Amino acid sequence: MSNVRVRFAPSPTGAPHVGSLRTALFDWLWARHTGGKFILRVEDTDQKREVENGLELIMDSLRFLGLDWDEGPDVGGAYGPYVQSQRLPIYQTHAKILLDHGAAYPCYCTPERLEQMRRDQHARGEPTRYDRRCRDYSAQERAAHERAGEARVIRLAVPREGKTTLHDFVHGDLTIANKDVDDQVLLKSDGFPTYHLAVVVDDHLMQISHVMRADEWIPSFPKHVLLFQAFGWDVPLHGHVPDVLGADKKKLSKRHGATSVLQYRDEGYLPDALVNFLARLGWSYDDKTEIFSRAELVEKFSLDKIEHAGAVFDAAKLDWLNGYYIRQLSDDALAAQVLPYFARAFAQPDPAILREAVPFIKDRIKKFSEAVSLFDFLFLDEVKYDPQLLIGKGLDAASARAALVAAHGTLEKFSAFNDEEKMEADLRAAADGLQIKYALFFGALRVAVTGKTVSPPLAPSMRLLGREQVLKRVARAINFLDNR
RNA sequence: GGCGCAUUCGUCUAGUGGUCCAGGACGCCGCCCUCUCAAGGCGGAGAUCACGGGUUCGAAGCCCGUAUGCGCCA
Repeated sequence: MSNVRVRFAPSPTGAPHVGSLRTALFDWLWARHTGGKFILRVEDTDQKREVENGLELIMDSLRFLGLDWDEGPDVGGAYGPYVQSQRLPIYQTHAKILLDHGAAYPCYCTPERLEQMRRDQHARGEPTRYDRRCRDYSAQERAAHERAGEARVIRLAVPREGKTTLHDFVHGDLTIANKDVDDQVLLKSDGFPTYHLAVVVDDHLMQISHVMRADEWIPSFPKHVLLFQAFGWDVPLHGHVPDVLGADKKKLSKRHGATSVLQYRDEGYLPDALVNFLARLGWSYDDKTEIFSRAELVEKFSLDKIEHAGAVFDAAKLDWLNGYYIRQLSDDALAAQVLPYFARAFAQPDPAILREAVPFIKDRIKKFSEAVSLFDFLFLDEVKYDPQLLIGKGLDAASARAALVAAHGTLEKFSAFNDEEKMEADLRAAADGLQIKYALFFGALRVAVTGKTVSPPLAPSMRLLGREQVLKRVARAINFLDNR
């Protein structure tokens, strides 16, 4: 039995993006690798940024990726509640403890004064931070403010001297001078904690053993370390994992296109592919392995192989990986995955035909949504195309017409289109007869039947489309050439 | 502006003082296969290991600077 307890603690501010889910994945992998617990906690103390269905979006994303949690808002657990807004009294009592120990102090400064203070500091070219005016009040002065009923916040009394060090399991020792740390607000005037108080209290109370979070939190670690120490608690192990970046090397954001995992789900990416890809962003196992099953990741994941530097999200590589995973799918599974996309695009796509078509799209798509355009001609009554496409490079209108006429004549002789091999052989013979290269012959036929210059192999495509439709379309193509 | 983190092919990365004039993968290019497109096979280009100094018989890996990028606080 392992004592490892890791948590994923997002704010419900929208569909979580791939960067934070990559961190969640590392958390989950570590928990599963060690036989520990993976905990979901909702950090909703900043109500302004909250989104209505935020929690649902988070849980949907985790479920889609297959990152199951052992404790959380929905499943409960021994350390609940797992929603910070339901833990307000806990933070308030803990703020009181800090007050009593002199590790924190009440501050009565008004927003207006703080604003003015910042402006002045800025004008003088000084770093902008709280000037600690309320920190050294005497008991009487404090009492006077209290009597006046002034709104107050609780601030952390950061030591004026010295420095704070955190041993980080990805970066090594991190150190920041205390003089560069602000007297951070811990409890707001409305009784809500800030992030800093809430994380520390919750991570301790929930007995979190490893804290993994994004690099961008490094500057605030001294506040957290100081808080753990002020409470007399052990500091959990910390690891700041590098950011996921856009192609411009900036932190991934909406500007970079699809960033939420749910978008990737909707476009037709497989959870295993996404998990494999995300795991390799900022983590590696050796010098050659790229493909990892979920079980292999759980088995092989280790903290010491986490990268130090940010990693660019390479959509092309994700596409390759997803294509690889699609190719591993059974035909039945692929058909089931792809059906919804066809159902959305066409009135009544025949699942039986789709099931037959699936082997021919497997090697050709990188995501499920792409399947539709490959086989749309099967579910369309008529295909639209520029008749000019019927005349391939190296053909003229007359020879293209001759090819189509020959193809029509050849195909007409088949009473049913179930013998692909014979159809293909006869068509080749027809091309030979005209002394037209196969590529050009089939090219003209392809456009006539599918409306495209690129399609799955023709013989099976025609078998699936059926005799009537094929002959109709070839005849129509001939007609186009006659009337151009 | 202050503070911090980072820096190996375009991208993800291997590498923990000699076996590295740096390996793999995606992408790119070429060839093969081929009715198109893919998939698959084979091959290729692509990194003076950010730069400059040290330390050492020897440095991508250690030390010191510098630069650049990014992040946090405003």
